[in-house]
Amino acid sequence: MPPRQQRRRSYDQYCASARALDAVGDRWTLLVVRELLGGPRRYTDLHADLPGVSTDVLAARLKDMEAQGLAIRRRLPPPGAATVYELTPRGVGLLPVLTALAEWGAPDLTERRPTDAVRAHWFALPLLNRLPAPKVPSVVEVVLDEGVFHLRLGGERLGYGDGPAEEPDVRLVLDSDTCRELGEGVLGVDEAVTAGRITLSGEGPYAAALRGS
Amino acid sequence: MPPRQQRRRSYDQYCASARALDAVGDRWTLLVVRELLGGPRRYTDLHADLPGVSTDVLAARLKDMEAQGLAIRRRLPPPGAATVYELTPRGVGLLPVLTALAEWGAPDLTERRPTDAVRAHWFALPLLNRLPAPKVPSVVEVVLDEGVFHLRLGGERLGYGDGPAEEPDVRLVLDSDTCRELGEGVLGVDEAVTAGRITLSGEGPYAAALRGS
DNA sequence: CGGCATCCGTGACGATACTG
DNA sequence: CAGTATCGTCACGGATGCCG
Repeated sequence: MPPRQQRRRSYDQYCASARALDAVGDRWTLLVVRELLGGPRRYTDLHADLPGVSTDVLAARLKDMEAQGLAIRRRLPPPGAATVYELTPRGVGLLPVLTALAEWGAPDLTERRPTDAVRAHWFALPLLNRLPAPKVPSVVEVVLDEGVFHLRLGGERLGYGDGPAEEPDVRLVLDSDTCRELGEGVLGVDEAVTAGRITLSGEGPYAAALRGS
Repeated sequence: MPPRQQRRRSYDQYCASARALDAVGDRWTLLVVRELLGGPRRYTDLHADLPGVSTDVLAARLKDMEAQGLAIRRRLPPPGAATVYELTPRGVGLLPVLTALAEWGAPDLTERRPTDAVRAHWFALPLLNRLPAPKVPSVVEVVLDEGVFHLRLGGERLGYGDGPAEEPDVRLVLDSDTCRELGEGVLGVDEAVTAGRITLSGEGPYAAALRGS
């Protein structure tokens, strides 16, 4: 039979929000975007950090996102030849959508269910709009028990990445509960530092700003 | 058989965005929120403004939203006794999510497909972050060929409503294409006024601000 | 008449197995 | 490693019927 390219189900509404949901409203799509916002990823790593998604659905979503110009498939040069998926600028433009979702969903994190999976970089999104803006672009490395991630603040490449930063201006060592309260906005960085819930290291101006105010 | 309350499918991730998508990630849910952001609505009106949704899915979504504290079912006092659905503060908190989605999806509106349904108040969301903030809370009534809606700007009850406003400070008469360009941000209000693409009426300070700048 | 519940066909989803 | 193949289940869309 011909591989009849079944037209994706659309809301068929002349409305900006409906158009956006046509593109990213499918199950798992925005969570794939959340993963790729942390940098290029291989298929297997995506599958590992999205527990519950089946292999065929993940493949289908990546294909859809590629067809819509949200992500590209790129083959890394040897050595370490592997294919990675990376967001296009259009895909990166979804960052405000995910931060808005994260801000709204943050109160639901008070309940931590035993079935919940956890990854360190999932804490990055709520922090992006809660940390004070630095005067110069700064990189913050965040160390949790669950892993390490980093934030890029104040520059034009606002965003986050999985794993340690190359040259962090500030390093924060804290537990995930403190990190959650920071992301929820019920706790300030300075409060957490003076309360001894954050071990802050770094000598630059942004480190001083986080300590001071 | 027992009415085994099937547990809603969850991502089971300790992540704020995933929690938000657990609540509002189902098909149609955010579009129901978009409708209710315009004010309380009856079931039949919701069904009419969400072409394509089946009756049982709409009923199920409303039930879910009620169970999750996003909306309430309220019976209007006679005369005109009818049951309406209305967002709770928690539900209204989704406004930033929908504006972010609308802003991202606005470029896709350049293509107007013949199968697309249109409602006037669907143009409200992109306008909310594009119109300049007034110095005092102001109400803008927008008149399109497709219908009328109004915007509440500058106050604490930022939002929009379907139908005409009670006491608008400004009235804008324009066509939907101009409205789309305003929402996309490629056209300013003052430009559109001087180009004769908007008929602006109103004598208050915000009307002057829209004309002037 | 508004507010659903029921039935049915189709497609999307989730789990597992398997392959280049 | 990076998917494809297969299959059972469930959610969705459309139509119709019920009931206050």
